Amino acid sequence: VDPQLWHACAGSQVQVPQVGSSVIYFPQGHAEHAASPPEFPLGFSSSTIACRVLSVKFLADRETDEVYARIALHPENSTPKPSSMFDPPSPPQSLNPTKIASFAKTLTQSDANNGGGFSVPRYCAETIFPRLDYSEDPPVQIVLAKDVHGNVWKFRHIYRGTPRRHLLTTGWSNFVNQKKLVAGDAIVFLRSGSGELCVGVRRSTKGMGGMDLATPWHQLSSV
Amino acid sequence: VDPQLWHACAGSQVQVPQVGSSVIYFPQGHAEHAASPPEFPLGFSSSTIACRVLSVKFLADRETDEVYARIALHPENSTPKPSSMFDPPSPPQSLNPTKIASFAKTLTQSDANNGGGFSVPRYCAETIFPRLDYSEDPPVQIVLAKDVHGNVWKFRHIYRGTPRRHLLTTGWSNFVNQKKLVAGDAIVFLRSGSGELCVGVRRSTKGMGGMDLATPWHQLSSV
DNA sequence: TTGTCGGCCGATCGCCGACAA
DNA sequence: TTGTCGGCGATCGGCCGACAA
Repeated sequence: VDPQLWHACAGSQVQVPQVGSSVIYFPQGHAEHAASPPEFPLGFSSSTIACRVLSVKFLADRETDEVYARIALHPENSTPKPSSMFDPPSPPQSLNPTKIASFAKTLTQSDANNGGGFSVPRYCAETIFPRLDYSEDPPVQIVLAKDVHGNVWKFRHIYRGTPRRHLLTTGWSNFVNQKKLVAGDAIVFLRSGSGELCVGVRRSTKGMGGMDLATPWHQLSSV
Repeated sequence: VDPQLWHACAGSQVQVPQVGSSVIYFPQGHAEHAASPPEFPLGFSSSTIACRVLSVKFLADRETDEVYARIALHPENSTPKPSSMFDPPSPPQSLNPTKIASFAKTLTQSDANNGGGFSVPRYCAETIFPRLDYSEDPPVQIVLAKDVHGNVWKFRHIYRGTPRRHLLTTGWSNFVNQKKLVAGDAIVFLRSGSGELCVGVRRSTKGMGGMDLATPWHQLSSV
């Protein structure tokens, strides 16, 4: 997976350590997520393990497009630091000195509703999408966007309505269905260095803390 | 899976040995089908192994509904018979002294075509399905049928047209889509001892030996 | 600026009898 | 008896501007 698109999908909160840097590995957190908790040999039972990053792979789930990283670690024989000591994360990778244009939008009901299109925020259309020919009436174009797997998706991009707004129509509902997107999920558009348009997905955390997206807040009775 | 429905889906060609009976196990055939060929310990390298049947489980694939059996064997310490000697299969299970009414039909193009219904052979409608009230005009009823997983499917059964014929309409195309049936696959209806209607699926062998089901034979040019 | 709605039009679904194999 | 076809009515998908938040 292209690291730029990967980071755009993961969000700015997510930082990945550089290869060769030192990190502290928390086996407890790993074990809690593993299906079959690993048994650590004696000497590994300390709550933290100082490690060096051997390799980092940027990956995406084949089914859900969710991005994740596989990080190979090797323990260092230095004495483990006390766990109460805070270890600042390695400085984020500044591989991309050129700022990459990207834009994320959380899908509204209307975006996710079947039979609807996608309302493109003006900023996204003007800075990420290929430039429209505004001399047409209405201005229309076909935009192609690559997802994390390299698959290309085709959308009809039109600028219409009163007042004028940018919309994705034909091709959008197919994308929503194939990716199984629902209101609350986010979509990421990104223009790579080579000028190529990419599209990613960031799924909402399950249940959104019980938030009911089907009912507008102003229709909720105060309890 | 209900053994009656299992046998109806498997077809009359398929016989399963009884628990406790003696069979000859052909490791070669097993190994050829296994993803990772098992390595037999020394002493098991003979081409046939006399075994006793410990248990038989009637199962169905969760995805395709295809039926199969898991048979547990234990080798007997009698000397293996020479492989050239033919071993007649154990007599088929006669657990069901009461003859079970069942009917299988290979799906035609019209049956499998989207937007179509299912043409029910008269014999099937009259002996397997619940009796229609022929005083209605046209006679209609809702029939419920359980598949191998115990899921219930709902069909509208109507007797109409000139000349009159039995059809499944509403509910049929949903069934075809969910089960991913195509022309050439077969469907099995069965009335269990308790009077319950069951439905099973028998998929056509892949490609049907290259038979082109899309072209009627009378449209084929002789070569 | 953009989220939601109702209108509307075309495509598809699916039920039907006619007809013939 | 039953497989295939064309028809046609109902439903649905999906594009649109109006309107308001």
